[in-house]
Amino acid sequence: MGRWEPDSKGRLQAAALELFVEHGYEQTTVADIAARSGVTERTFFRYFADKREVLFEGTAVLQATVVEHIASAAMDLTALEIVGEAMAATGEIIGQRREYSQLRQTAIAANASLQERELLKLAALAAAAAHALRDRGVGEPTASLAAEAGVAVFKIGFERWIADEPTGSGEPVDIPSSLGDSIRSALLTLRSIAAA
Amino acid sequence: MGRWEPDSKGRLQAAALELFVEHGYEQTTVADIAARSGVTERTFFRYFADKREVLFEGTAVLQATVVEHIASAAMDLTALEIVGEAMAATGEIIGQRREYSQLRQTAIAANASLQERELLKLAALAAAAAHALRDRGVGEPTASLAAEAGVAVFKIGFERWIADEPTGSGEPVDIPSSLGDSIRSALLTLRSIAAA
DNA sequence: TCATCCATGTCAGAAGATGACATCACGCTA
DNA sequence: TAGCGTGATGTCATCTTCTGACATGGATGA
Repeated sequence: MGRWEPDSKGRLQAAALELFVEHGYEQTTVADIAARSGVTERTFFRYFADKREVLFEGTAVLQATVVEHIASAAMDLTALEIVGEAMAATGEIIGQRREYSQLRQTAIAANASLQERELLKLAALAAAAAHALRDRGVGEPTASLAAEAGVAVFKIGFERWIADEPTGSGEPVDIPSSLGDSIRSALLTLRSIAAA
Repeated sequence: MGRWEPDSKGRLQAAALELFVEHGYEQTTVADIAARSGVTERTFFRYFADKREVLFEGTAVLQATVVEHIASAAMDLTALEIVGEAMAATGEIIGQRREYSQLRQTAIAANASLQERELLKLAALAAAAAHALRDRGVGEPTASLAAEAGVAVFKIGFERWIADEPTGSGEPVDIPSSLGDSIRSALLTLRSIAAA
């Protein structure tokens, strides 16, 4: 057995989410998170640049997935179709962990500074998507606008998917639509709005 | 003469922008800003909830203007047309202070935590726009999507307007397009993207 | 003239964040 | 198997942001 318990980072992430949901983000100190994880405060800040970042580990993977989908999309699609489908396809992956997504989103929704961080990550996602489009030869401002629209569609699709089926007791009456489908539906709505 | 120099708040805002541009946001402490303004640190935090907020006083007015435009728009327009024109009209106002806008944007572009705050303000703007649309009878998700699209168009239009004419010396060769027109142009591009 | 108001100052302290240095199990190599 | 380097973690000190409690003293109006 090692000198310390393994996976400090994972324990910190789990403890943070629990505490944020239980007591709220501001009421939870980094010392609390560290204590529950059996490490010191200093160790927390070695793994995460700041207190918020502990909830945003996954966004790098998400962004990479979106970029890959854009890079490998069929050539006969429009910029918006490419980004929209990349978002939807990525949504299929995230959508597999509905419960976790919901807990995390609850914590974020309850605190403005977590929302700020989330918005920054989404802005980075939009920038990366725009870059990936440009690499395919899409010009500006088309690339940036399509990327922003894609992120908007992701946001709305995600919101509605989370709100869809409350975590309450009782049997699910309907199978909730997948996150990917929710995003695709938002894309269709956006296109009809713009077409009118 | 009063006991103190008048307009502490204004002095703090001016000093903060100067110092952020001169030395950067992180290198500037609240104590620095307060000292240059001839007040104490504590006074800074009486006027501004946190260090970032000193750059975001104007966004409340901006939001109110957008909401008014949406509320008073003609009845025969689509949701996207309404939001787009509200953004463009508001842009005409902001566009009057190009130099200030540029300095402020320079400071924000150089620091992630200022970008976070800006994104939060834009998200609030989107939420307010969506609310104003709903008050006109626009349903969901149309209202939210049109609002997000409107903010995207504002962002891109603003970016391109700022980048348009560098602040260099020499005579301006072309009259730079107005911010409002830049936003209208972004809206047209978005619609053509979505239509394809 | 006096009361009271209010912008600002003073002081103390919690929490977030960071640099410098210490510790010590583990595994490699001689 | 003795010794050595490595890397994850601990310890300590310090700075900055932000907040609460209370003090001060010109301005204002009864």
